[in-house]
Amino acid sequence: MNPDALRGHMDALLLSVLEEKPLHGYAIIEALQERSGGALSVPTGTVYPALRKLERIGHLSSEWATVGGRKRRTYRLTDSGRKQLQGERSAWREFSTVIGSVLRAESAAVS
Amino acid sequence: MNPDALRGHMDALLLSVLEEKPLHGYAIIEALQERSGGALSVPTGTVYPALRKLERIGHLSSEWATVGGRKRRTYRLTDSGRKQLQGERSAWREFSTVIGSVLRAESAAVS
DNA sequence: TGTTCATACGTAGGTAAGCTACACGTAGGA
DNA sequence: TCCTACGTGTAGCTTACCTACGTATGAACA
Repeated sequence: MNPDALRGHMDALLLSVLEEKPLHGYAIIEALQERSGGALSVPTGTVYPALRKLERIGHLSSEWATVGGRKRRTYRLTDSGRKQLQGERSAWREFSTVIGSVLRAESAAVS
Repeated sequence: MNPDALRGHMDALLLSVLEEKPLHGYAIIEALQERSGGALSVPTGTVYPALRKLERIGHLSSEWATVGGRKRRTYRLTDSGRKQLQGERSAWREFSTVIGSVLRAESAAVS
């Protein structure tokens, strides 16, 4: 997977895995990997700054917890984040439709 | 359309509109706009450098022509470009499947 | 004891693709 | 004359993501 392709879709992915339940950063990375069937290996240097940005703009909230002697910062969606996720989803639908229509235009003309 | 979302997909779009027939830069921009139903307004500062890059790496060839007193540089796909387009198409399919599966994971669990 | 791995968070700095804003020029209509 | 459409092109900026690193705990194992 060309990493550049993820540009502009990272927020949607993060919000999406947090929709079901709150998760900490490391678990988010694992969830992305699992949901994508192993295709998405998002490095920590991408995820942690992105989560902080989403918190800063109000789409996520976080709290520290200690589990098994390890400290975790658990993120959860805010109401604003849920709205944002809806927007991201419709933006993705539009985006994939547009790109798909351009890429398939030729084969469509042939068929 | 968030411009960042196009990252990593520009080459695929350009190769795709050139698949049917050779076009010059300005016509490529119009073709993208038309095929996308008006959603894609790619600026010249994106298209011209990208076309030159694709020519430099051998996926396109170009020649100058004068039409109605105006000079145009017309680009056409090379064999290498056609192969690249196939690769870009399958990469797009994989990418959109992966992102789609992550974004729809929640609603899939619900249904 | 120490070494290694999984877990867990974080940042400084680099990369690169696309965009902004411009320059240059022709043709044609108001 | 001015404006718009047509047409190509570049210098420099932005910025989202990545690389490479630092820090730390716990568990397994030799």
